[in-house]
Amino acid sequence: MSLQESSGVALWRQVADGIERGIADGRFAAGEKLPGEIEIADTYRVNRHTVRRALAALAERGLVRAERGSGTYVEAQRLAYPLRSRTRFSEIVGAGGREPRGQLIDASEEPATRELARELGLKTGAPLVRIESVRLADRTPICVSTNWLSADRFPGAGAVFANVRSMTKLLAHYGVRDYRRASTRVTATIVDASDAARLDLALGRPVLVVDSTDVDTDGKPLVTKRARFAAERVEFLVENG
Amino acid sequence: MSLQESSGVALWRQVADGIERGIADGRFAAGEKLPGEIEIADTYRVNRHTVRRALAALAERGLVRAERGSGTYVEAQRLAYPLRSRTRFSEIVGAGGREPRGQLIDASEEPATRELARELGLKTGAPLVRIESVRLADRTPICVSTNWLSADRFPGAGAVFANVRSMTKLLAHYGVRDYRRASTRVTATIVDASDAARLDLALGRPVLVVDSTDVDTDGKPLVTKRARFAAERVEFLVENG
DNA sequence: TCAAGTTGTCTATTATCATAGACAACTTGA
DNA sequence: TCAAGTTGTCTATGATAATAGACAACTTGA
Repeated sequence: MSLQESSGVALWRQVADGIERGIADGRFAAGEKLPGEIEIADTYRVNRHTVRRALAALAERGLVRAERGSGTYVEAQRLAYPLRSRTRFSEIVGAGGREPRGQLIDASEEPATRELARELGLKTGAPLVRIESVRLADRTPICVSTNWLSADRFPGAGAVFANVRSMTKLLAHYGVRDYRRASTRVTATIVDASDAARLDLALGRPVLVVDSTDVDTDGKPLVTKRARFAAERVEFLVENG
Repeated sequence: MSLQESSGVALWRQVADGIERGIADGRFAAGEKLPGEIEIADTYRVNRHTVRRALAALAERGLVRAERGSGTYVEAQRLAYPLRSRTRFSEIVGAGGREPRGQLIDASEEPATRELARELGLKTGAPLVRIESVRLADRTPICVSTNWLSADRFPGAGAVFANVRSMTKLLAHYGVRDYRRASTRVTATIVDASDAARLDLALGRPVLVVDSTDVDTDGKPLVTKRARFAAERVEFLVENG
């Protein structure tokens, strides 16, 4: 590690570039703990404060994340999440070489609000099953999702989901062989307390809010949902043209 | 010209890099005058002193040369000077698209020292012709050279050189159809006052000192010489392998 | 000879860079 | 529960970077 002084490039920048190179070429794997600040300072022969400046620059760009008392970690690469008409969480995560998981948080029945009824083609007040779930890639929570289905069409959906842990499999259980995404709206907001806990996300961090409705091959609404994605863990890919 | 502040790269460095790019891609031709410091400061939107810092860095590396009261000029590219067994100044300079010139400074007779005699295969004290010459590419002095030849074998060499201004032609005048470089030694030192004047070189600047002996096709020594090259105007290319 | 334009040098001020040390706050594993 | 190790924060000091203005020294062309 030979740094050049008075070359017009600040030492902290040279250190930051060095660490970034290490991340890029895999010497520091995603999720892995970096050497301690003192050790980095040692190897580059600079002051610990200079290393902190370098790490702060990398953290600003989301490449690393410091955890007080524990260490500084290489941020997992963002999950590339294509927004297509055929959107399957398990397929997207699996395509990235990671293991998809789903988990039931809560299931209950409630009457349809006017908006939910319109989305699902039902009457206001019609009985709905509400399923709250969290979805993970490997061990990292990606999003929490609130799903509404007709309780008449999908009786006992909550219990089924608890077993199959996948919306695709749940629908298949009720004879739905294929479905597609009918509409998608994306906004963003600050995470609320309960989602923060479920996503293992710090308070004040942004989440991407995706409202969508899936329909069967005849265009008949099956499920409408609101998913909240940890913004720092995904990037949505929108097909252009 | 958009420079980034607090990016860890000093402004003067960004300006210097920009100018160097301009030289590299030909926007500023060799020998050409750069825009004035105030104008450069204007286009990069920095202080004139910052520009001066950038130009100083470039001058340090020999890329530009400032002339007080006149301007700052792009230094002529260094002359690529291959060190081969067949070394002809005029051919090397001509290959670079520049016009070679030679000029006699002084010619005199003197007895051979022990070292000169050994190099030329003569006895110590044998009469030698000493020819001092300067060689230029276009109007730029490249090197001054002191040449020693046997006065017996090459009588009146000084007068001949004054006319032909080329060692190759001088030897041809005495019936030498071909010759080659037998040995070459390269060292470096600081220019002395008389060479500085002849090379139009500032005092304290380095010169490359090349000691060499040319021999005819039979290996018989013809001329031994010590040439001093303005280090900032040439780069020697050594054939490897 | 002179005016305009150029580089060189000086002083001064403010912000950033880099180092140094001390201690707080926190996590981890024994 | 505790010790060791980690990141976070504070103060302090000197060097470098960048800005600003003024004027000297010099070149060039009219």
